[in-house]
Amino acid sequence: MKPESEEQLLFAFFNEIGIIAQLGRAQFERVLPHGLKISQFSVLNHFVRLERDSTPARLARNFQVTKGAMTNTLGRLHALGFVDISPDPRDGRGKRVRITCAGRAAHAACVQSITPGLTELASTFAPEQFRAALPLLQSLRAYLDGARDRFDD
Amino acid sequence: MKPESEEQLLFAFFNEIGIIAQLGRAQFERVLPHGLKISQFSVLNHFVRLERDSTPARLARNFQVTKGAMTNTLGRLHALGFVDISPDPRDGRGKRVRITCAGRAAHAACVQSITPGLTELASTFAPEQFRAALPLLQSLRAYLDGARDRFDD
DNA sequence: ACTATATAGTTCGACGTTGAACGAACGAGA
DNA sequence: TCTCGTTCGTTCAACGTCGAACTATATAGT
Repeated sequence: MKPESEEQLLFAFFNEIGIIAQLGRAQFERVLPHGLKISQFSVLNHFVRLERDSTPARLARNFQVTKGAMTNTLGRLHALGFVDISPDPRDGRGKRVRITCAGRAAHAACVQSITPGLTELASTFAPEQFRAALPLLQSLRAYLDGARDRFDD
Repeated sequence: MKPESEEQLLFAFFNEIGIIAQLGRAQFERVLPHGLKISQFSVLNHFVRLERDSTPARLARNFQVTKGAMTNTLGRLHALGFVDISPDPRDGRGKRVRITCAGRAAHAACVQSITPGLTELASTFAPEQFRAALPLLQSLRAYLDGARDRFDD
């Protein structure tokens, strides 16, 4: 079942991308604690990887999501006590967002819960395959993103 | 090698997959005529590629969406006059779905509208890259799909 | 100082999807 | 024939996201 034309190849490629995104998301969220969604875990993960606070607008840009979606995500994380939100003392419009201790604990629990699936994945597929495919995905993402400035993250 | 970087590798991989799916979907739907969504175009595309009618349940399995989602998709396509839905004479529960002439025309218009973006993509990235990455994506999809039977499509 | 433009964050309605519940109809077995 | 389990298609609430409108604040140009 090899695609004949380039158009079919590209269509098949994006088709797989879309379905993998959907299935992967569902599988992730099935095991995440606290009913967390990927978008929410991603924000926690962001804070744990880069040890610094951020702002809703900057996070929205980081995750390529509208500001409205980030308002929603941060609101839920805040309701769970996983992030701390305070007005920016230097910018009357802005807010500062930072992770809490409970947020770190939740992130650790998330990592615990997704590790089995990830290791099974890594034992089923040679990780080199993922590593080999990653550059294409990254440049494709950058291309689709319209060559937008992306110096933060 | 190190388990920690493997985890990060997999996470980065799925992260790119998710964002590409989101950006690609948005880019597709921005140019599709009739306000069609990818899910709807996919159904039209399915009918044009395979010259035969189908049923809502079978389509839902083909595209790995719930039956409820397919009810919605087919309802919109039917409202636009792009598919024809009739009760299955041999199965009192089922329905037969088939594409209409207007549906074929709409599909052709869709192809016309997305071709420029696809050719630009094919000129920016070597198609061999996509071809090389496709097997991993396909087997990954099959893996995430839980080794479900998939003999139709 | 004034104006114009840009940015921060929120809110709202619309949309597609999920997951679950449901009634209807099929199919196999006793 | 009657039952049991399965499948078909629909409906519904919940959820996340988008896009657009909106207020408030910042910033640059004149």
